[in-house]
Amino acid sequence: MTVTTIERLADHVGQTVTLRGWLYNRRSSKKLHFLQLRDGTGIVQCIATLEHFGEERFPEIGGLPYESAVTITGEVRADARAPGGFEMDADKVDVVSVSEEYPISHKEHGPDFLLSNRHLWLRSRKQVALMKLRDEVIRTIRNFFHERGFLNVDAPIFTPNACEGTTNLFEVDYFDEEKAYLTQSGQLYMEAAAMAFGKVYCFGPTFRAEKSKTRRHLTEFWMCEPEMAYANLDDVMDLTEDLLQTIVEAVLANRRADLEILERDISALEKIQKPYPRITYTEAVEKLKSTDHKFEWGGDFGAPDETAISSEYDRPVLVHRYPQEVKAFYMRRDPEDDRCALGVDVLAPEGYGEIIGGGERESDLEVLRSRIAEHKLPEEAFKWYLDLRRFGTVPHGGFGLGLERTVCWLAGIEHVRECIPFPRMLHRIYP
RNA sequence: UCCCCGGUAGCUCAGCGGUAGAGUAGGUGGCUGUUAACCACUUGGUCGUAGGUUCGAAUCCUACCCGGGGAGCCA
Repeated sequence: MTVTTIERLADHVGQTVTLRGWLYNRRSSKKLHFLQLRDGTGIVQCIATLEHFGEERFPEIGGLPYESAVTITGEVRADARAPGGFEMDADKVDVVSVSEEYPISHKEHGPDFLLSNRHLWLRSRKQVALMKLRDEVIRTIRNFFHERGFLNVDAPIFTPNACEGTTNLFEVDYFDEEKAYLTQSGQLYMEAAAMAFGKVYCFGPTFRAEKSKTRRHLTEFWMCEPEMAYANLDDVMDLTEDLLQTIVEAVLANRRADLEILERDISALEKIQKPYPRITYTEAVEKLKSTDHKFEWGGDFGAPDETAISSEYDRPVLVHRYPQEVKAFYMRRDPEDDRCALGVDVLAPEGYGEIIGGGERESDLEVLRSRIAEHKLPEEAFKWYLDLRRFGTVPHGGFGLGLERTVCWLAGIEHVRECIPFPRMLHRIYP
């Protein structure tokens, strides 16, 4: 017997095949059961009749609890009445396991309940669609960099002495009397790798012990960080634009059905075309001031500021040349305005805020040393990093893209916690 | 750390001083193809915890715990 999956049913019309999955929903009348089977690739309705199964088996089938594991064999039929266009006339229903009463219904639930049942919540239609979207984004990112000659060079998860303070870092014991920290960013390592391979990227989990309880924060999230040797800020901005455009197009081309399940406003994504607007921080501040927004030059943007700026555009906006005080020590100063750093943040449309942060790095040894001193950082910890400026230093830059925030925006959902299979958040580490 | 909102049936919520409710899930029966199916009946509760006010508290007060949203923070 041919075993297949629900997404491939179109290839089997008129044939008898076996599907293996779980009972998603069922409805019954006197002589018919409508069994909705899900298998991770889709949902299909299977028809079981009293006539075929008989007085004994028919009620058993109709009494199966939701999420019972079943394999169903039958003939595939195209049927306009069925959602998805195909149905199966069940010939055999084999019960692999009878589920206990399933806690998650097709009605609404609260976030606490759903998060505590994340291991089961993942089976729900929207969550399946969201994980497929995430997968699409990840694969597109990897292909994007591969096709452009970037080498995937991953950064370590354990890192030594904290760069600046330890309040935002997760500390772990590292053998005897030594502390290690979970990485916040692979960037410094990518700078080393870029000097070895030219163009590189890392893609992995990062950890931040920030006590943030907002829809944009996770304590563990995935970040993709490309880094390029012989690159300036404009090269970095071009790359962010190309990457985001490629992702948007891939999602529209390959995940339209999932976007529809997520009830995403697809037209908003279709409007996104290069070039994206590029404005300086200073211009952004002027825009804020021209509304009734209170903002002074020199501060970093908060979430409401980012929303105000991005709401003027129907595509991502690149904000560049921030005050150097709000940016990291390794950011190169703007040669034309010493107050500014050559950094860029990309703000997603529709109020989703920052999804990319990056810029051109300081490549001069002495300038970098004085920055480290200004920031009161221990030079000892950066000895290896400073070596990169001793041995063949070149202009270089890159950025970090937050995966969950990007998926959140593309999917048009409320909270990043749904964009990662098992979210880690403040005071929540189960399941 | 701060501000706002909430905690009542497995789940989602109503009730806001006078005997604990609905929808849904579960159970039983019915139904000519249903689409979050529908119809009838039905099981199910230390009203977050501990004190207090009151003749009487799910309801008012205090403290604590837990959750949600936001601020700060997010090189």
